[in-house]
Amino acid sequence: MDADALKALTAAQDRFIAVWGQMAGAWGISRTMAEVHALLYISGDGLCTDDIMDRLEISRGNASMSLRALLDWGIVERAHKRGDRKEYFRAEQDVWAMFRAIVRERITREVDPLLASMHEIRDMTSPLERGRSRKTQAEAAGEPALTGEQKHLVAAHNSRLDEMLQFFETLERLGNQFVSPAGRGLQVAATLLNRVSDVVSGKGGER
Amino acid sequence: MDADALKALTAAQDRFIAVWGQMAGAWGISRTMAEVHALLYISGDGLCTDDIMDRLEISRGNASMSLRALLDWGIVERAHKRGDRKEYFRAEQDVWAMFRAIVRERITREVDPLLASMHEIRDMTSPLERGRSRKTQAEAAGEPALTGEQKHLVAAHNSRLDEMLQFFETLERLGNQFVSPAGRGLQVAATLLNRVSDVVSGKGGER
DNA sequence: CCCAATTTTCAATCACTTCTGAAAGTTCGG
DNA sequence: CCGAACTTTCAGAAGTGATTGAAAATTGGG
Repeated sequence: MDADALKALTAAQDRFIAVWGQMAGAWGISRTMAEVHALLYISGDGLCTDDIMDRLEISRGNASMSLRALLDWGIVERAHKRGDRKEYFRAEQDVWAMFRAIVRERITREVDPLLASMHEIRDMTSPLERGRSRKTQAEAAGEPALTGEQKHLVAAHNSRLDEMLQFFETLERLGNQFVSPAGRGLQVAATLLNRVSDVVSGKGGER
Repeated sequence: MDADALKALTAAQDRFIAVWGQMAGAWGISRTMAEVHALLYISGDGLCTDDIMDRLEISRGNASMSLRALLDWGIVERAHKRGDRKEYFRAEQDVWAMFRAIVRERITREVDPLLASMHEIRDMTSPLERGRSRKTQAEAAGEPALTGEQKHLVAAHNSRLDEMLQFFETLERLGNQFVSPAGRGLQVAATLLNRVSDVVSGKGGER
């Protein structure tokens, strides 16, 4: 029956929007922004600001802000309909492309600045590395600048920072690999990994 | 000079704590919790609640809560010192082990529930798939339940859900692979990838 | 070039999360 | 068992970030 089918479809969309909204925190955007994206994704076609306001019961300002942010993230694009002055918006429909965009943004917004800061911090203790500070000429006379204990402290601190630095550099490289045009390779690899696991584990599920 | 070296070390620790605190949002924990973790990590050895309160200038309650949460995440452990009744806390020192723990937690907290919900949502429109709802006996008489247009709508909705479902299933499998004891393989692979990039690009940096 | 439709901005408000500190609870040596 | 040392809890305070709505800016048609 028509009405029932439509109702079921709308209900499913609403649940999807709600679930997606809860995930918002997980990748660092606001709940509303995630809901707007969910609505656009699950609708499939272009919606205008008023459609979104009405469906999600949010203010015009909020809708506008969220849409702009989604455009910035590159997972929603403007789509005009001819004969209509309004702007319509459409979500990226390829899930992998969408996540590539998200990873790209998060690398630039989070990992890059973090790495920069970490390098700065690492440099703060580099001068101490050789066992003495070079601050004063007086010390150059030969008096040991740091005790053995202190040297050890500094060395341990630096190696902890280095380990972490290396981790994030690996992470960034991996991320860029995934994001790059060549990154589709990773998608294929991941999908394959999926298949292989299926075969190995007997196709059904765990174990 | 002793005092200078100590001051530089402490300053570096403070900056590290601040930077780490800013990252808190990125993986869904509170700023203080991240700072406590940063302090424990960068200190290297065990600290007691009062050490943490004093250094970070937070209340006893806050310190207690944050420590408990970090214990739950499995990236900080209790460490007693003999002859002392106080509890000391030490952060996981292996960066890869630490991130494995974080990924493990985030999969159970975020991806698993998400997948469960998505399957439920998918099931909401499955009955419509064959082109008619089975709700009423009357319809079984032969009258077409859905128009072609509606069938197409439902089909499109379902295939969008399926695509996303498949993505998250791949993601979860990848995550579990990383987290599992065998997951060290991935660590090695990633590190190797790092090396290879270095060699290919001429060891220094970009390009 | 002007007007009306539409979008964007932003200060005030609201909702939610985190933090505090004192009180209650727990644990251990004696 | 008692009491001191230490930890946890929790109700309210403080702080942070999201949301509104109306005013300002922009845009395109006539």
